[in-house]
Amino acid sequence: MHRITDTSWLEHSNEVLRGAGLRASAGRSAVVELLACQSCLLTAQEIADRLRETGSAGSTATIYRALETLHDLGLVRRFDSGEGVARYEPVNPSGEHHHHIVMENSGDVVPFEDEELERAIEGLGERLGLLVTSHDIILRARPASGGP
Amino acid sequence: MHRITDTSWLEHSNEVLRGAGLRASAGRSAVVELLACQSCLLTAQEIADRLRETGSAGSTATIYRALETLHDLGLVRRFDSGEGVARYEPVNPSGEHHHHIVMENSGDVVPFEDEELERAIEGLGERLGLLVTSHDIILRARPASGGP
DNA sequence: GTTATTGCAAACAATTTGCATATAA
DNA sequence: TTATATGCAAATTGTTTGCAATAAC
Repeated sequence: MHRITDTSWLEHSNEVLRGAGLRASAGRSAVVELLACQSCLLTAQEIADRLRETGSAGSTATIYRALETLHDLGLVRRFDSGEGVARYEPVNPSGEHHHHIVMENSGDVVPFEDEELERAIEGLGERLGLLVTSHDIILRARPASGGP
Repeated sequence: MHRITDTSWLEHSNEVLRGAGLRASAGRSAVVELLACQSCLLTAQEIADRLRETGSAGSTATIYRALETLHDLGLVRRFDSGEGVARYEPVNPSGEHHHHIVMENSGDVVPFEDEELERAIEGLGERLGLLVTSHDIILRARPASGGP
């Protein structure tokens, strides 16, 4: 099993940010560092809370601005699960990615990977004559009845 | 190629609504009738606009309430594409469904179906030991370079 | 008549923006 | 020094709600 995110994301992101002429400022760096240790979805609110815990808080405006910048640069994925809150997660520079299952009983969001699914999507792009640049898959599920 | 939605949705929905003890009131009926002729995604705002055109407008509150009811009854799918607006579409009672491709150049949303993808998801549920109750797939794509 | 439904306007929550100030380069 | 970043507070946007009036059954 591979790790979903690793330290390379942090370096990669810093490089991309610098390359875009942006500065290593306190507010944005705090967001970047937090995301680097986080493989799966976080809301802006959750990010604010965690940063407050470590005293590296920024204003909500700063957090939203940082996330927008990171998203524009392709460094984070934005994900709307349908409850009116956006969630963010780092984009692994290796291209490896995962998708999400929303557990209906608990509301938990758990990541998963599936080769067959990825292959199906690749084939689909060819069939439709389109260049598929990205994809999101959201499953809603519950523990199988009679399961463990 | 099969039609994605057909008149049976209208009848089915009316039946389900009646069965739930709800009335055939003007506002909700207008929303239901509009959705019945619409196979793919509409925002609440778009629904309001179209209803205004035909004079069958309701207040936005009524439209949202109707959509919420329909969603609770499993008659519509709600779909958050990540721009902060929810989109809705009828759920075909036959169980047949489609997914969406957001065209990056135009912003258009086009529906597609793919058997292999559906099979991959089915297999995935089994592999994970979960009962997958629903799934959404969103592709972002652009016309293939050198394409038709 | 009873109960669901509506409209209005106010309430909300998440996110965005203007602008003066602070800060990295 | 100079452009980028920040904080604050006000503004927006999409959606929800309370409540009195209205319409289905």
